[in-house]
Amino acid sequence: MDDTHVPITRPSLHDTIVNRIRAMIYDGDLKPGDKVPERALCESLGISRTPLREALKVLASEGLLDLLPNRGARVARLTPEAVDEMFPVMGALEALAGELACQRMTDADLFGIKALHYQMAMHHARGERAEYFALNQKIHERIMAAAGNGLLVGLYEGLAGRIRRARYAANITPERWAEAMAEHNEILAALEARDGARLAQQLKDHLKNKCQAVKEALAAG
Amino acid sequence: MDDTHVPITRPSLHDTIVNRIRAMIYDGDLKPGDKVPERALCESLGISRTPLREALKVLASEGLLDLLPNRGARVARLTPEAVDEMFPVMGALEALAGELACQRMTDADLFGIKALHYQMAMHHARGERAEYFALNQKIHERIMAAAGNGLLVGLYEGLAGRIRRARYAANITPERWAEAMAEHNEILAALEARDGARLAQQLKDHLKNKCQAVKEALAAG
DNA sequence: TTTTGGAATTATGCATACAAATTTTCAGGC
DNA sequence: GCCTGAAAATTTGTATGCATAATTCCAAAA
Repeated sequence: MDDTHVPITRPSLHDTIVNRIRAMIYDGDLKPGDKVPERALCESLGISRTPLREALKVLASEGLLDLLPNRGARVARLTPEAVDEMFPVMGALEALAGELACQRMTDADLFGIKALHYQMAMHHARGERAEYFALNQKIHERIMAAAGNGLLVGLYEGLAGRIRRARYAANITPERWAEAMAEHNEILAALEARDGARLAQQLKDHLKNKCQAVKEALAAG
Repeated sequence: MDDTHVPITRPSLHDTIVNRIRAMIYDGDLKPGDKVPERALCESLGISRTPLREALKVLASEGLLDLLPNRGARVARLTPEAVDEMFPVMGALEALAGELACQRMTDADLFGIKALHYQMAMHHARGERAEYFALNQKIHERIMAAAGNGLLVGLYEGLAGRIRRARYAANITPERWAEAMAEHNEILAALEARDGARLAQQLKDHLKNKCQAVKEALAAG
């Protein structure tokens, strides 16, 4: 048999559980510091403890949960120290994505991102914060996707997921918001010019500023 | 109670198993493509299937194993496509580490790396391949460590672990070896000058060349 | 009233048990 | 001889049970 022929795989229960709990954390159903209620989750998901606990181990290895021996799992808190470690890494990953995207993206990719950008600019002009953030995230994801590197996307998503709530929570000031929008204009320009080095630098700077905003939000909230 | 006071934690059985199996894969006790023998491992480790299976799930999420539904776990094969995805990411991570290390490393860090470098140069001169590779790995790890970013180290180790065997297996040609050594001389020079940008670029280039070597080794072996 | 010790309760970690899927074996047909 | 297919054996996925550690609760003492 040829191993390159990957067989059909139904979604496994285990993966489903991992994704469900991940979603609960992203959506805020489980808040940082919360104890993960094993029994309650078993009942609400209609499963036994074994697959649930397997899922908890995986989520812990992703850094989304803390596993305290003999004391269960807690949703990981986002400390300022963790944020300080995460943003430089995300900056490096986004910078790489930018360089690769400049080399590889199709014109369709570029047009798609352009469309999202102008839509985002509109929401900024209207002061629609939630819509702006959603588009913002989508643009970064699209640049990632255009890089055509699945591993890169996976690592980025993992980190982005961990700070997503904090990122939204960041009660952005009008000044910082205008600044971010200006940065995005620069990003789009570099992307259109397919200037990888410039795009990489701008994404890095953009992330650095975002880091500051997230940390201030953490300190405040 | 104050959550910042982290309680004492004995090593949990689960983590122990993860590390043991990881080591078995690194050491080649479990080879790429091998089915992971659940029953046999349970007996040799003296544990039941539950914690073992939890460990397998974690290792799969790290990319070290492939989990085929209803068909068990296999040690992940390193495909050329995976290598093509991994090296740019590792390059970006090493480049970041280089920049951070230039900012943060102590003189003691630098001296330590210098010592390893010259030791490595000696093994190169003597044609001692295994010793050279071991030192080489250590130098890269030291630069990582000097960056002082635990998350970065963790991600790097995860990727480095996945290609470690292939990297050693690379039957390096004398020409490529000399080239690699020259690259390391440049790396050390940039490190001594604490020139982050230059170091980042050199680490990236060095990795790109290594990527080529690993892929050739994969194609050959 | 606050504190302390310990029993009762609960939760966690691991082992075992059972059901469902897969792989293997082997008899029968071509 | 080789292919087909059904039954047996193995393996995997999930549930349950039990021992141990942690938490809670409550009574007694300072």
